[in-house]
Amino acid sequence: MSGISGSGLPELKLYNTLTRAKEGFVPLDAGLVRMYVCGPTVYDHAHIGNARPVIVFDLLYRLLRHFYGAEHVKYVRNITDVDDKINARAVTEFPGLDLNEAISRVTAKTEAQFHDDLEALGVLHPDVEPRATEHIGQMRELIERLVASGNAYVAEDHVLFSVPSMPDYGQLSRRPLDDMIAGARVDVAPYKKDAMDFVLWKPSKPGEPGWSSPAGIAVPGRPGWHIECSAMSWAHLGETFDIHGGGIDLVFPHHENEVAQSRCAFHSGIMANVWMHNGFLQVEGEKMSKSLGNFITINQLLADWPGQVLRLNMLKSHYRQPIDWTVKGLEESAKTLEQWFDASAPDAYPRPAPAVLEALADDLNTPKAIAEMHGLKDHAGKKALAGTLAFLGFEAGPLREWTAARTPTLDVDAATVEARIAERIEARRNRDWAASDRIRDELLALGVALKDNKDGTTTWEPKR
RNA sequence: GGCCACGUGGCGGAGUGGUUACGCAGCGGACUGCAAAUCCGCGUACGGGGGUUCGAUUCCCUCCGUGGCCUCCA
Repeated sequence: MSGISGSGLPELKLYNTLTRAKEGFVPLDAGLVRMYVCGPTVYDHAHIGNARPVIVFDLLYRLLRHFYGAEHVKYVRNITDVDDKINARAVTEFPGLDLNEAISRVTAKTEAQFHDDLEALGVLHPDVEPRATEHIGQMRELIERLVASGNAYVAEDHVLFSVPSMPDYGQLSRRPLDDMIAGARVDVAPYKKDAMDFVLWKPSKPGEPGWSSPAGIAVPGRPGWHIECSAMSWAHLGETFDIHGGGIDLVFPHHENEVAQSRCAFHSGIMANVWMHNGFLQVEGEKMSKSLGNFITINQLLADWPGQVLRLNMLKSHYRQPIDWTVKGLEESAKTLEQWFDASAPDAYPRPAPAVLEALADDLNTPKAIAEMHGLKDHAGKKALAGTLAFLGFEAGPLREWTAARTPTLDVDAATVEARIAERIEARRNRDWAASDRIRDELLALGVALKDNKDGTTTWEPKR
């Protein structure tokens, strides 16, 4: 195919939100491809919508490792463990405790749950999983730089980013400043010089988590929402890096503001070369929301489905497309996985099928990749199918266990079934079809499905 | 209101300026005493209306519908 380069690998193309175009991927340094993805704010169980970026960028991570070598890729996915929502949660969940103690319990518990969820989903651990609270020093440093360069100012113990100080603010979300100011519908805090200015640092109330403040502010404070990602990506990937990912909802304001902070702090024209955003998820045709009662956590789904099935179900749609999360879709995904595992043959040297790699290299075209996998079910493709399943993070074990557990327990023991099968074989030998069919029907009523094989034997399995 | 996506056969879901992926379901056939399982085959779709073009599902305009963002939601 024309897409295959001299290395034997297809050209990797990724859609870049910054340019609104699919582009050939060229790393800043092929010796170390660097990717940052916005991880969760740990205040509550992750919901199925949170699982989408984690799975999508896990796939990209696997692909990058395949292309550049595992030791030449650095993937950073953060944990945001300082946030107003965490504080609010801590108060309601542990009302008797000291706030800071309550907060650490909330974050520790939520983070552990998140990790359990991801393991079930077959998601690889990123190379670094930094926490916001461990990077307060870098946040202060960034803020000091922004104040020094005139991109930020102090007001009433807050530090605010001055949006008008950055002439080309808004490139990522393509929102000209004029439009935003005209459409602003938010209450503007009185200490803001401009309605669009956003908080880099804010004072802590008594009892709240607080750190010594930058920019000469006397009272303790805590970071605003966006600064933590600028600090953590800087600390672990440098001033500029290759790929920055997250959900489409983060384009504005979160990523736009990250770009503003990092570019102004480093006097740089670019923060990350490629910005990738996954589409939203709906549940049974409706927007997922707590008020509609269709808010589903990963944890809840894992009670009924193996993580493997959730993973495939997520990848059935292209990552930039909206996805409608349905039980019907999950059933179909489970069936597909079972077919694949049934058809695959272990290989001593597992590797993904070239056609699958080519599909994935084209901006992670997972539906195309899945179609290619269906074509591997015949004899010639069985080993490639096994290699592809492994590459994509699918394991047979959990699915098999789930299938077995899902099969209703039978009221009859194997010996009885075998005896009745023997009885039926005898009846068939005598061409007594009435007796044969009666035995088959009786066993079926007990949940036992018979199969008459070509070689004359009869085998059975629990009815699905 | 502003900005931005999306709308493909019964369902899910790619893709393409002209030879119409793939899966599920359905139907037909093979196999079977009959079934089941399996295998083989079949279904000619691109929201409405204009336009560009020899030709549009694919490009442009418009309308309708769904969804997202517009300061802390992936």
